[in-house]
Amino acid sequence: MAKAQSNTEEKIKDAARKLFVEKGFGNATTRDIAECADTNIALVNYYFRSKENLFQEVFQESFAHTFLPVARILNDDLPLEVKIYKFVDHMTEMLKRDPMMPLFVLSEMRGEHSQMCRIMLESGALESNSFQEQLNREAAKGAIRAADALQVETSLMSMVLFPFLSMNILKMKHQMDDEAFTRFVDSRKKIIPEMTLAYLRQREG
Amino acid sequence: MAKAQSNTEEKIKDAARKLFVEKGFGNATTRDIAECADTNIALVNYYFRSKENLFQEVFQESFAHTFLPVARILNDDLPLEVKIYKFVDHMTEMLKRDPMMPLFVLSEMRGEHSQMCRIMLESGALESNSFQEQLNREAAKGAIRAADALQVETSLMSMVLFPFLSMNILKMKHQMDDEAFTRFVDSRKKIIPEMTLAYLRQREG
DNA sequence: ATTTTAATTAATCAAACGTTTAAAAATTTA
DNA sequence: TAAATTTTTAAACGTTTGATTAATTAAAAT
Repeated sequence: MAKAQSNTEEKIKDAARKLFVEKGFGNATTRDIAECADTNIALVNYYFRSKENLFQEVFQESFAHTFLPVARILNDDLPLEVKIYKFVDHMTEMLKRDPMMPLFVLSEMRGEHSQMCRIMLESGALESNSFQEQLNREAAKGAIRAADALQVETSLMSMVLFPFLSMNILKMKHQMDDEAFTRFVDSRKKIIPEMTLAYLRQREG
Repeated sequence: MAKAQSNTEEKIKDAARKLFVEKGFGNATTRDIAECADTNIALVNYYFRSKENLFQEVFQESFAHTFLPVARILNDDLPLEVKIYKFVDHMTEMLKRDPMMPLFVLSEMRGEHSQMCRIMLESGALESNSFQEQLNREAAKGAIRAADALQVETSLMSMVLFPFLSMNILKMKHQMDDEAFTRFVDSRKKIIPEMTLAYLRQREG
């Protein structure tokens, strides 16, 4: 970090990232962002042509650097059990650092922000289906039942992401502080793989 | 339904429900709602004192009538296996009728809309922990492992709700039309209970 | 029939929004 | 140092927002 490019552009990006994730695109105003970045609104449109443009630059970067690398673990070349534990662990740790990100992404997916969808698809376009192939191999060996990779992926994603999506409700309803919530999601690092593997290893009904 | 109270007030409520869920509170304007209800903006503030007020009335009603009754199934007096299948089935069917509702609820949970949190808590305040007691009884019998009800509830909720939360991404990434998405969530009616029960019936590691 | 109340309309309000301008200050280049 | 370029500032732009007004029509009550 010798570069120390702590210029206004980066400060605006940081403020935008924070406020977009916190309040959503529509509710975070240019004036909010400028004030949070300790500058004025004209500079926001000087460095980025528009609020829309700023949003896309910030999001594309953030998404590509945090979520995608973890999501790709399911296509890594690892033994099934190791892979599932690693996926849940890495995803959980990533989310602990950026807990509001999933809700932000899904929220902005509604309506006219289809360019955001485009970004997500382009990022993950060159995706292989090696996870399905792995499940097929294991099933052929008799190690697990036959299973649809998309269903397994969805279940894993669900169980890891959802507690963060519903964090506010969860903490409020069960009087959790930040520490208790962390304990809750940490203990899921064991439960989620166990649940997934128990299903896969079970004979089909 | 003999009442046929198809007055302006109800038309506004319907329009508001539709637009709030579709675009969120901040992006659905009073003019949108008025136009969609085939009236003018003054009547929106005539029947409801403000947009904020309209939002709360509509949401409280919608939430209490659709989500809560299904969520309470986990505290019904039913055998464990029957209960889990019933919960997943009813929740899925409810969501198929109102697929954007979960994302709407979670989105509005961010930031200053804390009154929404209050509504949710008041609605589910008188909740028993009979599900935990049931799990304890089953564990004492040796039928299942010891399990934290909150973790099981969270996993069930996760796996049912998340596909709807991420519906747009899911459909886009895997080129699903509405029919394919319905097939996808329908087949989860079997997978989710199987996964949950496989975990519960597994000896602890 | 007349009064009173409820419902509806068109027009307008101030505030906040994203964006732009034109001029000043700071920095880089020659 | 002088010229050219980049960065920053304060002020304003035209729209859109939620909300309100005052006048008009419809309905209910007496």
